[in-house]
Amino acid sequence: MPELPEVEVVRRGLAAHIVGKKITAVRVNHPRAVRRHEEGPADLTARLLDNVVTGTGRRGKYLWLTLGSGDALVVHLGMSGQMLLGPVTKTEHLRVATLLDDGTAMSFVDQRTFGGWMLADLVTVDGTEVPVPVAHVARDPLDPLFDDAAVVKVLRRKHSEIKRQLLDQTVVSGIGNIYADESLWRAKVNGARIAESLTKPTLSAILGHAADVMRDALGQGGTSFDSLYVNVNGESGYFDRSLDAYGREGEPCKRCGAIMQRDKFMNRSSYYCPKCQPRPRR
DNA sequence: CCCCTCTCCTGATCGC
DNA sequence: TGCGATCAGGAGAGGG
Repeated sequence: MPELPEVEVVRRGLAAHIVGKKITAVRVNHPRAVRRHEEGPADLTARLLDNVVTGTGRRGKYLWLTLGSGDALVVHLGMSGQMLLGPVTKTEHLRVATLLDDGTAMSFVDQRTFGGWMLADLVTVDGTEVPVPVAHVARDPLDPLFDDAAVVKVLRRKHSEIKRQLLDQTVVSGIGNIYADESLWRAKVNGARIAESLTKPTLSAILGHAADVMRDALGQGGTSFDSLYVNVNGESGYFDRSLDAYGREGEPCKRCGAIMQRDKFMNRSSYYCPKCQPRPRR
């Protein structure tokens, strides 16, 4: 399940291999993969053709390629999206196929079809150029211009569970269910606590842990559980071997030994230590 | 405005 | 063996 570190791994792979290359062929196999491109598959195909990739960008879980035309090809991996370079052997979930002028195939493979491609204009927001569909997304904790104090200030006004806020991409981006649980475990805070009830140092610590855990994951090539996430070469990450909270229901807390629990909230699983991260009274 | 729930999708897995 | 139910969850639409 691609969150910031996994998306960044993909961006780096693309930056290393396709910048400067021209797109010489495009085929959309599944219209749902380009549903967010309002002008339709034919328009996307036509505008990608003969375009040169000039650079790459990322904010949170959004990734994009800048093109010679001035457009950005915005890619969201959703739950199971992959950007693959090279021959695709399993074509079952091949949604968009392109060819570059050096003969490399660049493919978008996505089993659950939550992800997709779209073309968009770039716009400058707060001094940083991002594609229009990304303009509403907050800076992520690995952004050099991430403003910890400003995000803490926002969180201090939220009458809402802290985990919900960590998952809200307009508050802080890049964090998904896995890294939210890891950050909260490191900070010893239960995700059901109300954000505004937490102190500034605690909120700042949670954000700091989010940055740390995502940097750690990035160093190991991202997290993967079921091979749905792979980098541009089709290799899985290794960070799942060092998760402290996510998926550890019934196992001992690595800090205190208490048995880790799983709760349902927001229709999602939350893994936490009942001793280190006690649930708030209702 | 703020907050929350629902919905989209496919495949693995589970219980009967 | 088969089949329906459940689960995984990012993010936007829409409701209260």
